[in-house]
Amino acid sequence: MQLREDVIMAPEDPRRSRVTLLDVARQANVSRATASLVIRKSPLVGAETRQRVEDAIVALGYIYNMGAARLRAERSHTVGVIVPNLTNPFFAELLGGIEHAIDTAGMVVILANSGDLLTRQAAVIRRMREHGVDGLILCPAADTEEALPAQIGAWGLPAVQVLRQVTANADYAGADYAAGMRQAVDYLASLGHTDIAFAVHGPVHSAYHERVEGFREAMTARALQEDMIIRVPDQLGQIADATRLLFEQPRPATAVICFNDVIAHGVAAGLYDRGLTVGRDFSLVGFDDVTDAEAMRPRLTSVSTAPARIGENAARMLLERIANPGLPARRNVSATYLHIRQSCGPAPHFVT
Amino acid sequence: MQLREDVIMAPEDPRRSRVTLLDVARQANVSRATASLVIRKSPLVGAETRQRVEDAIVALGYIYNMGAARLRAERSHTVGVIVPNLTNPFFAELLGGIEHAIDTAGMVVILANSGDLLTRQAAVIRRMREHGVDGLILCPAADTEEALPAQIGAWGLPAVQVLRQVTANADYAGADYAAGMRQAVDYLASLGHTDIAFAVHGPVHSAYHERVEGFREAMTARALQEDMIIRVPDQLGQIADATRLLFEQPRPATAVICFNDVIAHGVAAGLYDRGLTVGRDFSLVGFDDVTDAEAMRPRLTSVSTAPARIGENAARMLLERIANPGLPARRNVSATYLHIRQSCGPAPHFVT
DNA sequence: GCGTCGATTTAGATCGATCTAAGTCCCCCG
DNA sequence: CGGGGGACTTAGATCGATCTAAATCGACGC
Repeated sequence: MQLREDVIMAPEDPRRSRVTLLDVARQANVSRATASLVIRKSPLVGAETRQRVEDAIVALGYIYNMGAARLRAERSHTVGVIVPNLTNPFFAELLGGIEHAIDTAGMVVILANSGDLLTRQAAVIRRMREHGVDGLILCPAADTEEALPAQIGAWGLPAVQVLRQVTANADYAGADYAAGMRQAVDYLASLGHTDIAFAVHGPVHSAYHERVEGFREAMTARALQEDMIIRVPDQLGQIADATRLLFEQPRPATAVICFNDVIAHGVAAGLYDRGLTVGRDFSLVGFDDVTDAEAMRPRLTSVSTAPARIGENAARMLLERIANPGLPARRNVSATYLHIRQSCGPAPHFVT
Repeated sequence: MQLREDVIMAPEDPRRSRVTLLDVARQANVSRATASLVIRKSPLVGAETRQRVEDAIVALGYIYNMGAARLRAERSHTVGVIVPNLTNPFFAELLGGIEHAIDTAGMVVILANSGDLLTRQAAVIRRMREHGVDGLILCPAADTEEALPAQIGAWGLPAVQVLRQVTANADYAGADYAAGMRQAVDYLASLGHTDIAFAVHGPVHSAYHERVEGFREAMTARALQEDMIIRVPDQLGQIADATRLLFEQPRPATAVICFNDVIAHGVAAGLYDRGLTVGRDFSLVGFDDVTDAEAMRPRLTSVSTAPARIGENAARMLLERIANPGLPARRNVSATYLHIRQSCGPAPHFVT
């Protein structure tokens, strides 16, 4: 009788009193503890009892209260993700990969944007701590101190660095940028190019250094001039104008490798503006190989880094670290490959 | 004496016993309740006491425990955001706008991807409820039942629809897609075009219908053939090939309006492949005006919808509804404008 | 000197789950 | 027939904040 009343009352006032585990337990004629075990899929509970509880759950429309569980169990089923910027499609793909892996693990992503600013980064990290995330995937803002990961570790918060690394003493998932640069340089050299520029922009961080170093080493290995490194604007709309810098060099470039596909896109526009045909008059290599590369004309040859895969790797590393905090620091540096399309051609006067 | 020991012990074991409000209270020689009031910036507490507590907070490195607060106070300072897809730069910009507005309100975003699938959408909504989000920003998956927002409302969960609407009985933030189509059609008509196609793809939902209807009405208003609506593939890489459909019509098109900039990008590539010059031989209008539009050559004329702004609007609406659940359903439909660049020219044989 | 009032402060109950440690049963073995 | 063990089940304490209702304390008016 009384139970029947409970059932009727529950949906009556949906705002103030939500259905709780105690309601479920009463409905199923078991204790709160048993109901809790059923929810957590413990093998300890009998088949018939389990069924009764599960029926009660759907009958009452019970919704698990993570907040309460977290308080007691110290696990929030929540992962913080901090990126420096959302509008670059590269980060969107990364985020997609992370979200997918985290979701299939039954957890959710709390997202924050550091804007590549140290103060904002500190603020969002604190906020993540307040929300009790189980772990952190962090693409460190430029100029992040090397000690930050250790600091985070001292707080007992598992974390992995993604795309950029500030220290080798913490987990890291990224791509082998230097090897990617080598692939690009070797390819252009095989087409006879000797005056190869590297167009860069954005903040300076480990991924930046790795690419610059990769470029320098690959160039010197072939006894080529390795200092044609050209800064272009951050805004896509303004990159085209900066293309002229490629020709205002002591020895004008005949090919350019771009720091990312955004720059490649802008430079392609700038070359078009000068009446040059990409792939014939000038060679162009991008970096990242995001989906747009396939739709450019001519199609863009680009070093593929597969950001979605990096995101999944980072998420998996984090989950493993959460499960086993004692692990030594690990690195997951995935290989890049050069996706050759149509944006490169032989150097002028070059005969194979 | 004993207090001193507490202070020393607190940092000793960072994992198991975190610093709690009670520790802060003891350190500041006040009660837990007073410390709580200080944290929540209540005006009830005296200036000198407040200072003591604030000092204790920094001295102990205290971190607020949202989870515990949520349990008692029924507010999680958390907002759920559900998008159908992350890789389209359009959604990335939307997400950026949402994140920014939510962040400045001191709350965080929990992100989920529905993949435009009803079953996944249901699953992620449930997960958001489990996490006790204070509100939901939802871009409904295609074929979402009209009753869903009412359902969510019945659960006591404030929600706003974004970009797509399944009912007028719930908050909605979007853009005036039909007006955008009208602007595009009028512009092309003013250049003398009469055979105007509309290239579409993707799932069918309210934003899709609004654009198709807007196209039809604008065309019939000018006594033009309004049924050249052409479906192209979803994958950017495959759109170029489908461009031939524009010419396999009873009366071949001389201009095309694209459902979004992704299609415009692909169609531009397809026109290039046929040896046609965009803006001279054929006219092209995009929709969304994402950042790439400026970098295409020729620059893409596109209907601007400002997704970041829509995201901010949606976030603001949600915050207002959370603050005041009694409000009637509201709509925020922002105006579009035609960003004219270089991808359109006069129709063949057309003399102004 | 006493009651009242405003300004602060506080004890203790409470939110909804999990965890620990201790029961129940029931069966089977010696 | 007593007891040991396996398979379940459960009472009650607990996590760390907030909220309610009440206490404390001068000061002030009468």
